[in-house]
Amino acid sequence: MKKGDHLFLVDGSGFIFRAFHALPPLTRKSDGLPVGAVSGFCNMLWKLLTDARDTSVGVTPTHFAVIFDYSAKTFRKDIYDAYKANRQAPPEELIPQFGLIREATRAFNLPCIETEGFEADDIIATYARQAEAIGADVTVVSSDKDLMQLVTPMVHMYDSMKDKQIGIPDVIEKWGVPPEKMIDLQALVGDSVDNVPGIPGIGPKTAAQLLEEFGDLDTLLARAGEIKQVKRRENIVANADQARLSRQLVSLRTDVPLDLALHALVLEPQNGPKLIAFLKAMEFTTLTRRVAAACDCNAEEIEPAVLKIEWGERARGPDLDAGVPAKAPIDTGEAAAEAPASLPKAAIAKGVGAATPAELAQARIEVFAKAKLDPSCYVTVRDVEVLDDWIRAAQETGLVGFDTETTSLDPMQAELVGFSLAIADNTDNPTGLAVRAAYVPLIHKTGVGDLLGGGLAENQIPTSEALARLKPLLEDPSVLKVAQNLKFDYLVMKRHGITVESYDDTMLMSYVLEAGKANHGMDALSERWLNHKPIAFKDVAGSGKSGVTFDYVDIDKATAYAAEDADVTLRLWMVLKPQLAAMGLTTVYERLERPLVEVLARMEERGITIDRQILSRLSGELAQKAAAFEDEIYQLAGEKFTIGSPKQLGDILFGKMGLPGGAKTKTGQWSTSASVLEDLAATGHELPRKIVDWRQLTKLKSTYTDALPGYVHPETKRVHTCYSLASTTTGRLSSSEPNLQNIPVRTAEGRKIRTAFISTPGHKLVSADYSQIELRVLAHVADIPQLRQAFSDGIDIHAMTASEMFGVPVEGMPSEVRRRAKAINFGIIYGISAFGLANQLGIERSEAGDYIKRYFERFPGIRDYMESTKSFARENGYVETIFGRRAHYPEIKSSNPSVRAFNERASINAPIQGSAADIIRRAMVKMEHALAKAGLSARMLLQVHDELIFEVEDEEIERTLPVIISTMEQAAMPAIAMKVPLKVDARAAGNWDEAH
DNA sequence: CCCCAACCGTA
DNA sequence: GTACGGTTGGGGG
Repeated sequence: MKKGDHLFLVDGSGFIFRAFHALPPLTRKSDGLPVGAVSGFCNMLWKLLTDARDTSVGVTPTHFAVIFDYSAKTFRKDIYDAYKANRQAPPEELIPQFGLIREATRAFNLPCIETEGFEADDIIATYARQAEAIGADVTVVSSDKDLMQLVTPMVHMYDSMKDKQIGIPDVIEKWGVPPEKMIDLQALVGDSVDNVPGIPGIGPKTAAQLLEEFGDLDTLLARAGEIKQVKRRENIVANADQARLSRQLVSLRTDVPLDLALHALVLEPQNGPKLIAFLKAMEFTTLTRRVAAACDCNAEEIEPAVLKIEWGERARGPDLDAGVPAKAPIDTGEAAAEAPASLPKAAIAKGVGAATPAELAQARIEVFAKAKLDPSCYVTVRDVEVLDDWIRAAQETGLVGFDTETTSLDPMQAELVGFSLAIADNTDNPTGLAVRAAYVPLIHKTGVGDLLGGGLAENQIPTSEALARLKPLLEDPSVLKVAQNLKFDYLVMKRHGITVESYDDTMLMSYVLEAGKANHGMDALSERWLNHKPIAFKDVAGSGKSGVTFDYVDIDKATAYAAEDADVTLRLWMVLKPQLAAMGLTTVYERLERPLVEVLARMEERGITIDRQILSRLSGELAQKAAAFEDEIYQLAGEKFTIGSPKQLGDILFGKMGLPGGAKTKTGQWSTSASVLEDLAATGHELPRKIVDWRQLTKLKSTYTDALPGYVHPETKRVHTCYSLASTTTGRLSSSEPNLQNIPVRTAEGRKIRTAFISTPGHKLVSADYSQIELRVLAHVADIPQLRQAFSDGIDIHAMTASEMFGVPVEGMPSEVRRRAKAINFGIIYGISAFGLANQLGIERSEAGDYIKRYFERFPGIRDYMESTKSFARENGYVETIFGRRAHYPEIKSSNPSVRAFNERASINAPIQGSAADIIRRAMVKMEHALAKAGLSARMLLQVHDELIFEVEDEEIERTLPVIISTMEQAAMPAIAMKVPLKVDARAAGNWDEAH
């Protein structure tokens, strides 16, 4: 083990206890063996591992062990005979399960650890301290208070049931004392379960208060006479020895002799067949299926393991006997799962046998690049009977390509014109591959361009009837719907009362596989993977002035176009899906992409209310102010001109008036950017300042106050933005029509626009934003001790940076010093260059270079991170977020130095920006469930990169804020245990400006 | 009618 | 220095 590794220590006994009590008491397998606890244990372990392991980045976890209690006889019994004396023997049906659970642990390919004479907690403590000393991070999977004394900046606990990480602040919040005082607190309070005496009459609150006052237990006992409360004083004086004994009992030993050294706990890859063999023997069908899917194993080909433990055979649990774990080897069934030596390509493409995922993916690529599309398999469906045939076929296959045709690209406005279905009859046979597709026209019109036209074309199924047939198919969880950019179709169908369930989205699959490398539009994907150029929309519906909406397209032409789209989508799915598995990107797709489809669809559907009166008043004010500036500008320029034309403005400023030009644009024009004009203004010229101010006013007016009201939906009266899931390289979302991710906030004038975003009556808007999330991610990925410490302590991070760099104390620091450090911190995230930093700070490039040098001297880990990221990008052509999302930079090796440098900066930025994006994506996916579970009705409306905006009923606000905050702060767990805490601030108000 | 450059709003 | 989307002006078809 080395610095930066991450050790997971699972409190196995705690897991058993929870699994046993969380599940129906008497779950038995067919021969009567009780296995409820084993089942719960396996499910919990599987969840923990799949959440944590598949991230492929190696941040979390590198080492893993499950720790068990060995027996009731421990050193504590020698110290205090009554220790755990009132503990009852475990329930009878739990007894045979102890051994099975150890078997389960080994089937999961994990070390299973217990040591005679010690409790699991002592072993955990010993490993944790050893790992910490090396500089590795530790996550103790348990919520037991007895383990909280172990928490440090390097050691966290994780409550897997509540999906919550426990760090120093959480311990303080729960117990009122920091982790290092937990021992003293427990010594005072005692523990009735373990029969630790403590001091009578002292509970957690009193104990925390006393420790706060006296510092520690010894001081308290020595100065007990000073305590004012008589009864309390007497109790403490009388029971001082008992408290000291209790302290001995609750102190965890960190010197347990260990059979397995730390390095032996390294996390091995999952052995699918071995685990499946065990699970089949236990008859856990659901989990078997899940594991088989995740490991790409065919469970049917794996024989159940032969268990050597049967009901009654092992009559004593570890608390009663010597705790000898069952040694019986498990028949892993590995032989059965081995792939045949070689398979013909065709057979592999069929998915026959156990070809590797990579082979399957490659075979699919080759097959589909050659397979021709066959338009003769496309039909128009004009009656219900035929539609029913198609739906039945889809139900039988369990897989259907789906696409809607509408009158608009805006899903909130779009009218459903028709839909298409594609069915693959012979999916996996490359020679007999056959996809057929149907277009179901619903409201196509006749007589394009005809004054009398617009009547419904004949022989179309009425929309309501067709949708009544379609609904059960789309809502059937056992039929996978495959679409391209499903969010659109999902919303269109939702507006017709249909909620699509079980789906895949080929656009998102492509995005996960090739973000930064390719365009994820259907036409491009089709050309890339199918060697087929689909019919262009404009060849069917025209474009521009001669363009028509799809309902005016001739039904035959519409069928050719729409059926092809469904066909292409289904084929793309067959090509892309296996690639996800082959590249190890299934988890990214399934956790960070696919679930967001419906989350975002709901947010878009909800929309947000804007107050048009406020905006129109603002527009008036802005127009007046701008007009005043225009007069002054013409006066100063000596003529009228188009102020908004950079070309004309340049001629005035740098030609006519002869001002010194600054930067040039890439076309060779003098730049008139704000920074150039600011510089000119600083040298005493009046005009440039007025231009800057005029630009600000006209920008606010044209982009916001004038434009936003045009986006108010005629029926909902709200504004419905459209989020794009697949348009950034880093994993961020983007928002458009309107873009609600760039509503002004920096200037007072701009903020007025935010006051127009309001809540509905009886509600408030809640804005919750991550504080410094990108710097925290940087502290995590680059593992910088000072940054981690500062974030753990809640210190002002820019001031800390300044203090480290310039040796200035944080107290009374000049704001300019802090400003510079802040610019450097941002610069680091952006892949700093001396040029850029100099620009930002308005200093010489050499001085900026000195700052950077000094920064790297103070934080050498940052330089290491940047260098290793660059070389990773050069070697692989992509970089990864902490959750394994990839961002590709194909030009990173460009021979053009500026192109190369740009790609290097972008690849330094992408893991930081992208990890933060992944975190908030996770928060969004978890949020709806978290709110529902708490019985809250808050509705998530908007996302602005590090901020979520909700609409919350007035009476629920107090209860809602903690749920939102906790869900966001814990969003990385359990996949990644962040080395720095995430912090979220949230406020409620009647409008967005005040809530932010 | 379409596209690009310049500029500027956000994180 | 990163990542976006929208508006305007202006050139070319």
